[in-house]
Amino acid sequence: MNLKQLSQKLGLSQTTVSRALNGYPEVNEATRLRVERAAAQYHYRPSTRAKGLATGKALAIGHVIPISSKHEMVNPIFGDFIAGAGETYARHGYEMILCTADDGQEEQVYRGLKARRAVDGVVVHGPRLDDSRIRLLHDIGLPFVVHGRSSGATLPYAWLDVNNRHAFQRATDFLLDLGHLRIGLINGMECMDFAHRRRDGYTIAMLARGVPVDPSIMRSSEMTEDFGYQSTRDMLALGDPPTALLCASLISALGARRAVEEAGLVMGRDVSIITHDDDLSYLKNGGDIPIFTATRSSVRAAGARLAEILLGGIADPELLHQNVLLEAELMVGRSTGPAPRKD
Amino acid sequence: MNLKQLSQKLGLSQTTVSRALNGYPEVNEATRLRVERAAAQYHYRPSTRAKGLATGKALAIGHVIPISSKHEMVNPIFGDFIAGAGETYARHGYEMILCTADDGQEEQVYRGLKARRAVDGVVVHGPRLDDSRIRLLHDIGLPFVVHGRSSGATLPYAWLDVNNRHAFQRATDFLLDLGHLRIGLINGMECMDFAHRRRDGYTIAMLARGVPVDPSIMRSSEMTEDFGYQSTRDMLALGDPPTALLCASLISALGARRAVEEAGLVMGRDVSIITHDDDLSYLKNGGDIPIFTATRSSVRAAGARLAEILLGGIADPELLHQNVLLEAELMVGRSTGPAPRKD
DNA sequence: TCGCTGTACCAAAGCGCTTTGGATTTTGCT
DNA sequence: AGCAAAATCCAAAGCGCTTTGGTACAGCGA
Repeated sequence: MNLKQLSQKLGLSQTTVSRALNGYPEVNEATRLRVERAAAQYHYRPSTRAKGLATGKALAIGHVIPISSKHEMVNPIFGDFIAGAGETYARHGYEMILCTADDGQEEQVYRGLKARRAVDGVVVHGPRLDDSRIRLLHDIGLPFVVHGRSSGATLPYAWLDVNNRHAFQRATDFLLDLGHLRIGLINGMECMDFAHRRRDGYTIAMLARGVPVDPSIMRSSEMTEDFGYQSTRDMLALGDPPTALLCASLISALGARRAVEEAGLVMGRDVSIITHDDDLSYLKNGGDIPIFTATRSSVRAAGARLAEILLGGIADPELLHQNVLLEAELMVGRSTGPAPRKD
Repeated sequence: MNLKQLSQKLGLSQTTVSRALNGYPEVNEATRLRVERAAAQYHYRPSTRAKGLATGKALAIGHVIPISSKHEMVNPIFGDFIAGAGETYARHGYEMILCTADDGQEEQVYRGLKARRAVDGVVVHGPRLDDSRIRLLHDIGLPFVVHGRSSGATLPYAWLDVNNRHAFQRATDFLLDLGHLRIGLINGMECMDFAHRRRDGYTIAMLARGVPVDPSIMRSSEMTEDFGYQSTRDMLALGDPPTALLCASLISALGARRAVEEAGLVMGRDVSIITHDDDLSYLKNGGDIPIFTATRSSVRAAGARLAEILLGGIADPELLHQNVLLEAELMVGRSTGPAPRKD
């Protein structure tokens, strides 16, 4: 069923039917009702492509997921983020379109999206310290919002981020308050902006108390379970092992816990662990009482919020310079306790 | 830059330029080259929307991710699956469009996709034992391929699945061969088809050896870390605890291991664990030697393969009845060993 | 009565592409 | 040279919608 057929069935012009459905004022209320009834009855919905062609809008938002062919990791937060954003898009009549981009092809993908006029805007995932995509998107004129930030950016741009620095600073303070002095950091890859900020927070807190920052207990890589495990095992084998660990992800925290327990130590007593928790649906940090003490911020909520900003910014470009900084909660769980006494 | 502008710049008709770019034979090779050069130079790419309108195809594939508002879990394999499929779509000039669907709205979402002519086909994720989507999609005439199967379906349909029954049968046999008799099952939700089949495989293997199947050591729920932990803890507290566990997911296996270790037992010696491993990029089962003995099947590869089938089936509907059954590998890791002797 | 203002509707153009149905030129052969 | 066939190219229609620029008619005051 298309507009033409529907309007014929109603004995009205396409114009009137179109206007009736799009809420224009110059159509009789009774007529509008009749049209809406018929549309529902025949399951009529305007073709997105035709509508897009006619209006010059794509009615779609693009998400480009970077897939490094080197370390084929797909960001595990992606599903939850999408879930949050998807509902918002649907409510506003937008589609969400996904593209994958290998290393080095990213520019191609964004340019393609623009050239094919496939999207009205994009979400930038996983921003790096100095991310070329910001300049690129700015240059080709594709509206975008960054999930995270890029410290090296010189242009103003819209972003939504968790206050990673503050979160890790608080977490570090929390551990310092408990008397820990040797605090290990199991971070994400430091080319990623969020990881860099988390390290900053950690460093700031340590230095503020005059506690030395020791590179031998700071690791950074992709946040896998195995990385958490290996890093922790290595650090525990040091002459002066950490009594507390700060993990950038619940997944690597699981690995860290494994290494702790394998070493015959008790988490929360011998070794304290604080992790960042993205509140992923498939990786809950325990039930009522969290297993891990954690800095928590829902990625799903971030997705929903970011989608609103992007859609708003497409409707009114003035709004496309918004910056939203979300504070993470510091949830106390069972993985932290006072620093063990030196006997 | 659009077709009209490009053809004017070249002094050719739109027809010729269009044909040149789409590889039609009735255009001079020299002309084609000239056109391709110009297209590249001006970053010309045909508008997906216009092309779709003109050809009557959507040039897009839909993925509907079910998000139950009851248990808000987003399937953790989703990211990897998408990554596999995405590359295939891109290669064939298709977009991937994602929709989220709450419980009970699924039918609406699929109908909407069809009515808006937004996609040429869809991938059905997470099929349940008797999944109404198969009949629905059949009725509304939207081509689809199911990732998994639906045992209750009466209509023929295209699917790609892992041989879950066989995989779990083999895994169970492997444990039985090692002398285990009390084998616990930590399954996914049994309304999901895959979970049902895995239980079948387990049951078949057990009964084939005359080993009784004991419901008290069989759990099923969403495959979270915590569920693996709780289930294992409970089972280990039984009078006659299992000496081996079969987990449906690496995530719940991590929880199972935690419970095992917390109980002061050694995985691979006191309690053996086999898990299914979807080979997720962010959840590697160790390095060269897997941590867990596992039935492994790459979800990402499945995504790529399924996408090929769907695209092929859209081009030629005859092909849309293909069924692909992938066998999982049984990878021996360090989590299994002979059943402990009863002293 | 006439003209004027709304109200309610419509025909047709246009979005950027593909494709149909020619038109024109070149080539191959006698 | 002469002619059919093949090789190239093109104008215009059409995909399903929105939107521009109307028309027709009722109601109103003068």
